[in-house]
Amino acid sequence: MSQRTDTRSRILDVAEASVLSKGFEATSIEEIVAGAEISRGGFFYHFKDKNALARAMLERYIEVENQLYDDLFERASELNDDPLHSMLIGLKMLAEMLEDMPEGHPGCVIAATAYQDRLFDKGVQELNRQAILGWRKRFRTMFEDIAAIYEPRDEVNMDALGDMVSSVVEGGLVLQRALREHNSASEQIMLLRSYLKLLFSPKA
Amino acid sequence: MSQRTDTRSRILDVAEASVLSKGFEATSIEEIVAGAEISRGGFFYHFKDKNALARAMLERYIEVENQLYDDLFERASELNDDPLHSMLIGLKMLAEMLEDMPEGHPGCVIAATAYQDRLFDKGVQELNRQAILGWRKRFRTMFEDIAAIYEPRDEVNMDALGDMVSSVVEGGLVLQRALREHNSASEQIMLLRSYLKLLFSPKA
DNA sequence: GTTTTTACTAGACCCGTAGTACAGTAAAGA
DNA sequence: TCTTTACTGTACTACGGGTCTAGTAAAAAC
Repeated sequence: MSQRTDTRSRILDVAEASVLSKGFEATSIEEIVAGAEISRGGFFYHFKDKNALARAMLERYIEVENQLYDDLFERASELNDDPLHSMLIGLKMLAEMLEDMPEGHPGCVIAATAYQDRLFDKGVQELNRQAILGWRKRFRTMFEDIAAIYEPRDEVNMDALGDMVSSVVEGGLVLQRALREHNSASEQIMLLRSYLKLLFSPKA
Repeated sequence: MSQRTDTRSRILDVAEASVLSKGFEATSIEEIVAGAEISRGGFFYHFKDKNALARAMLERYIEVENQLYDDLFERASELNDDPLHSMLIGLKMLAEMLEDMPEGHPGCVIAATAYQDRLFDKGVQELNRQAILGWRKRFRTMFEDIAAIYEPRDEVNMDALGDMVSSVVEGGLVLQRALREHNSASEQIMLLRSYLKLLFSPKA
């Protein structure tokens, strides 16, 4: 089976790089098979069409991203017992990580598919949706733990606050990409961090 | 000349609607000419290729968006003399405006082109970049006026804070689109508003 | 009032890309 | 040994972008 998995993930690697730099529609199967050093037939053996490729890319990306968040915030909470402080540490680490990726970060896969959604089938769109809802829940829980200790200084919708992490990352990546500056996303995360610091600052 | 302007803007209208719902690459010239009720030749008379169409769409969109910000914050500052309060009023109005657009908001044109930038020529990319830099400057100036009165409660990079408005709008629109919820963008703007309220709150 | 330019229509044609179909094959596994 | 897996390779269809050209009705310029 190592033959299969090798080729399949090689296709995904090549495709992801190309999709991130040019967009999905602009990435031809021709260049994918050239990059992965297989035949056209080989490509269609693994993926019945481009839609199936998109789905597989998204699935893989979401898994990686979830693992990244798991590791990051677990490490952060090992460094500190307080939920607010570990959140702040986690966001700092996330910002630093984004800055260390010179070619940017694959986070944009979500946005890229979001902006071409009529092209993809319902399964792909639903995958995208569920991933973001998962992140909402994850961060909402963390914020609720914080709010149980530090009373928020402003009334906020906790679902929206949970979404804010994804929103800030995606928004930062859009700017980064359009401005061709490599630190916009990390700067925006640092502003989110600043907000949380003020929102959950002790009252006296 | 009304013939020209009519047809040209009709093409842009049809194209924008389709690009926003399917992405640029997925929008065929065929369906544009069908929607605008012209011939293929007529399309290429107005735009030498799809790239020229993209450029014209972006130019038009940026103009509309600038006008919108002008009107919004001018109105807000008429309602209040204090720069912080008029900013907060302006953001509230922006949030409400976004919520009133059932089909979402064309803001995504920026993101859509950002995610397919290798497809477009340098002129289109630069247009995109300059628009965002313009918004950075606009909001940075407004934040500096606020900071001159209310000392910020946290140290922030003023360029990043200026970018934050664009970032929050774009990020919110990505979520909105992916989640198929129509209020994500306005909720994210309300969180930005909450941040600014806390950041510039009087010290005692 | 004639000429020129503008704003198109209509149709033929080339090229690249998605996708299908199918014949063949080398290697691994049952 | 037989079958399945993981491909290669070729040939073909269909569609979309883009070019070219011939023609034309109406407005603008002279």
